[in-house]
Amino acid sequence: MNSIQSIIDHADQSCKEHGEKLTSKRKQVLSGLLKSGRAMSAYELVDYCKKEFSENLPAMSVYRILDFLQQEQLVHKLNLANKFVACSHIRCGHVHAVSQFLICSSCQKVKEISITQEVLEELQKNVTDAGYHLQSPQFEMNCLCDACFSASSSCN
Amino acid sequence: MNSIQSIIDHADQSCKEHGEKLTSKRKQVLSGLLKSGRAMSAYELVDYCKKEFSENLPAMSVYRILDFLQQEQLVHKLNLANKFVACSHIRCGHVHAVSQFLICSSCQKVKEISITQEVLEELQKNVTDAGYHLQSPQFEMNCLCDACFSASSSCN
DNA sequence: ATGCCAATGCTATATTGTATCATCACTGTT
DNA sequence: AACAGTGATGATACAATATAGCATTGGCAT
Repeated sequence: MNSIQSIIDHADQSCKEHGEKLTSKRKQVLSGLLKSGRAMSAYELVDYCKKEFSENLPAMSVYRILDFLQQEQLVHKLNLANKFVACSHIRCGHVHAVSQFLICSSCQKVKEISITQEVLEELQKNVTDAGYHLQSPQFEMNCLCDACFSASSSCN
Repeated sequence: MNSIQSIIDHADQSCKEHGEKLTSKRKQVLSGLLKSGRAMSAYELVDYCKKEFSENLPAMSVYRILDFLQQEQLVHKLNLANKFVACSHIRCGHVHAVSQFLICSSCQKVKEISITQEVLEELQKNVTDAGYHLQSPQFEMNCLCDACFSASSSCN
């Protein structure tokens, strides 16, 4: 059983525990994100499903499926890029901490890391002091991955 | 001289120091953001300029003007909302630290606060450890402002 | 079989953003 | 004042992202 299948099985299980279903189309979308390991737009996922599964999903359905996957915390939306990415923690018990996303501006590769408790508390304190109430903490940073960084600096 | 005019004068001065010009249309756009104190979309700014100055700015121009204002660090783009907001530090010498934006999901009011050195270093360390290179640190958090928070919690 | 309800399909449309080329307006020079 | 050069703006078309609203399907419990 390959690694992506195993992740999808975990996701399936996790949905069942919430009384939800990971339908075959939802699995197709999720697998697209998992296979690419990158951030993808909804329309890229439409194309992926067409090529890979000969499945003509309308964009509307993909958006709905992405909404569902986000609810289930299997997918995150990256607002920096208006793209979507599979959660990195589907397998590891899937306790969902606050995430810090490092997005390569060049190749769209995404790394999801967890923020430390101290940093989170500090940030949260800033929010409270400013008279605001945190809703959904998630941090996104425009970066370059090592590969793209090397590539770009060697060409300058 | 009202406060917004004084901010615009600062901005004007700051542009001159960079050998750039804050033209009247650029001032109109900036003043829209300053007056509202909220995050506004490019198209909202088109409408604003039409109503306030009978100026029929094409959207394309507003985007160009916003690009310019971002270069001059007079305006920030909020990717969480795909909207734009005036920088809070135009007057105070305008040294530009890393900003943490608190965006009210309900009324779009924005508060821009500076991140502490410790938090920044910690976040930056995470990035380096993950093998990435930070490009443009800017943090945005979906929040509710006190007013909207009270309003929503009292209605539930 | 039937009826329910979640999931999906379909169509239209809104919103955000960019490409391209034309025109305007200010500046300095003659 | 005429002129050219350059940055700013206009105009048009279009791409990309996202949502609204209503129709249809399909699995499941009774």
